[in-house]
Amino acid sequence: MVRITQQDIAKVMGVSVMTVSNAFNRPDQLSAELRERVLARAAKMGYTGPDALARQLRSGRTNTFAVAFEEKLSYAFSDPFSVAWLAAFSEVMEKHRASITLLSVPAGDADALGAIQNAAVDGVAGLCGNQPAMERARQRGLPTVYCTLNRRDGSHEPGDYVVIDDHAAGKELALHLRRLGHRRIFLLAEAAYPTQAILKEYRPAEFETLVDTYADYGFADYLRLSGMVEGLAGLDVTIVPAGTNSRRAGHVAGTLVLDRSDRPTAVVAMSDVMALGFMDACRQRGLEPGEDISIAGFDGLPETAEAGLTTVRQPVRDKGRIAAELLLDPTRTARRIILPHELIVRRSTRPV
Amino acid sequence: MVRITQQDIAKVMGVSVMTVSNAFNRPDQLSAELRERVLARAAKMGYTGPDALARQLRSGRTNTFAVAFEEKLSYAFSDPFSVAWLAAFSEVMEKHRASITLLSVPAGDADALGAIQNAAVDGVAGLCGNQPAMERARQRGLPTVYCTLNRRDGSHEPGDYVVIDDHAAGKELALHLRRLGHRRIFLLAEAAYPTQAILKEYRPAEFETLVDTYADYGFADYLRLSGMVEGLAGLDVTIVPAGTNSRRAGHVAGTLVLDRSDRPTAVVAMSDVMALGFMDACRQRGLEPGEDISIAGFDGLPETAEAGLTTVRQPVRDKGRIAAELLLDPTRTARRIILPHELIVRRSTRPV
DNA sequence: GTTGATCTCTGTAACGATAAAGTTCACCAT
DNA sequence: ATGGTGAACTTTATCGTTACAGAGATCAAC
Repeated sequence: MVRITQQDIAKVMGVSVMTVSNAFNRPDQLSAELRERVLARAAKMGYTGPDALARQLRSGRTNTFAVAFEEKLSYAFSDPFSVAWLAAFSEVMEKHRASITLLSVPAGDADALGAIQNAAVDGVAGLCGNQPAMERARQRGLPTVYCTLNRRDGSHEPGDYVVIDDHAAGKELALHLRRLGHRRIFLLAEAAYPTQAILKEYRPAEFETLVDTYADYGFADYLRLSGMVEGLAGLDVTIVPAGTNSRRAGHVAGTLVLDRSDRPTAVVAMSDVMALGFMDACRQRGLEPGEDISIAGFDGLPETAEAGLTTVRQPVRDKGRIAAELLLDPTRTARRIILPHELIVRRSTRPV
Repeated sequence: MVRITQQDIAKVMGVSVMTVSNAFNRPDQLSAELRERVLARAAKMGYTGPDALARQLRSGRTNTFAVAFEEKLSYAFSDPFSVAWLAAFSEVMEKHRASITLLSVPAGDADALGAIQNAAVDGVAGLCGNQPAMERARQRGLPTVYCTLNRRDGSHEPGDYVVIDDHAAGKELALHLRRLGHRRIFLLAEAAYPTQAILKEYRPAEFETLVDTYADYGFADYLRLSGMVEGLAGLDVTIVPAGTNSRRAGHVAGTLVLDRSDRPTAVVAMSDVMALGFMDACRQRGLEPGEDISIAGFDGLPETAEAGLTTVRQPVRDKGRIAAELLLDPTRTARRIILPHELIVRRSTRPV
């Protein structure tokens, strides 16, 4: 297949390449009559317009932005939180006629960093903050925005961000349960690991060990979790790494937590999705969330309202929208943003 | 901000640019010792690797594939059918280390075709077949695959495809209702229109008028619908363009259809999503789907099982997977594929 | 009639990289 | 001594476009 270029058209018409280029991009640079002729001839020759790659190389801009995920892309489409974020992000991008490239950069897969290296984009947004991917993008000189902070010490990465104060939010939720009189509490952590879930249990004192153990496989929400641990200090707390963030993982965790004799009086999941899965497991056993056991989630998904799940609402859509705006507008001054969160108490958490 | 190039490194080290390039891409072309030195120097100078754009221009390949949607991108993430397709598509792409660019090319928005023109991709997949976008991509010489055919006459577009026989499937579903004894039937069509839904009603004889009226705004599933009309020939059939494909649209349609005195005995929606919305409206009125009115959908989403909705299952994931495979492997021979569908009868459709 | 401004169009040089062919030169067999 | 071989680099020529700096031509103004 032969490719037609501006040069071909120029040669055939006996004009300069520049004239052809101008016919497409800068109508004021040549007479209307010639422009018409060039366009007509181009169309006849099967030329559909300037090549995207060449133009991009020349201008240095692609008008495309990458979204980096730590998980498989199919996860990005199945997790409600992720979907809501993407929808808001894409709406802004769409309005600016910019396009979106999805990149999957699994934690620990150094090879996948090549995807970041080879992405022809003007900037990178990440739902997660501590990705080596973000770091790589920054090294390339690309603007970055991340939407969740996962550094253990709570200090921020370089680059822009739109986050909530996860530590404070986690603590708030914890204090709510404490006030309700709960003394034996399970925390379901999101932790991706290669093998099937063993659901080993950890004590708050082992927090650091836990984090170290799972760090390589992707351990989300340190801050959220550490906030909770802090808020529940002195109580009988058990942390369970429950697998990848999903309804299924919550359900599995429910299976193991609910059938034990020393069942906790309250369970907090690091995400609504897991909490909902846990509630499924409750109902399967004829246990009523709120009455027989208190359950709380995190994120504030719309479906938690119907389910009556206590949760912390975070402004997902704002996160997505602002992330896009930051990438599109490099001149904007406020670039490191902490959004408000809100504890929403519903019927799934009650006094012991 | 200064950009470091291979040339800079070459100059500083006193070697040729080619050597630097080879250090990154073809280790066998230079001594290990020199390669080490080049890479070390490059790292020290803050060079993170060959520029994606330049490489792509030279090689002519981007290893990125576009997915074109007729709707806003946020729709792509919210519609379950679309999400399932995307998940399957992305899994294959991911496995081949290819990335995905999402393009929104609303019907009628000629301006948006620029997105297709300017996309730096190696191929384009579309969930919908009659998009001018696909045509434009083909003009550019890009391989295309579409996953739904919407031509009125059922003839295929140029380019590859992975579809089901929508006409036959629609007819099959229609015959099912006919066998159950339904004589007064409403069909809910997916039709995007700019203004708020009026829900004007059309008779089968007006089918062509209907299609013409909505063609500019995006009218999906001609074939599915025409198959149904054919299967219900001679009965009391009414077609209602119910708005964009969504649960909400189905609900609105339910509101208008259910409250009339001459309520139909059966309703078929062009998609499960709309059918589910319609069922919501039924339950709101204390009507039990299957008992008080029969309802059928189309697509075979997992959630229809729980809802007991009669539907036609189409292999969404296969569509996505094969579309990706076709784009990735140009040598594959079977490139115009019609997948099987399956009528699934559930409790939402019963004899009159 | 000179100056200058305006309008059209052209030539050249990047943008940053790589494919392909060319150049050394050491090494080895004949 | 001759020629062949391979390793290790370098040169040259693009990839398709656009920025930039002119070059003629035309026309108005003084």
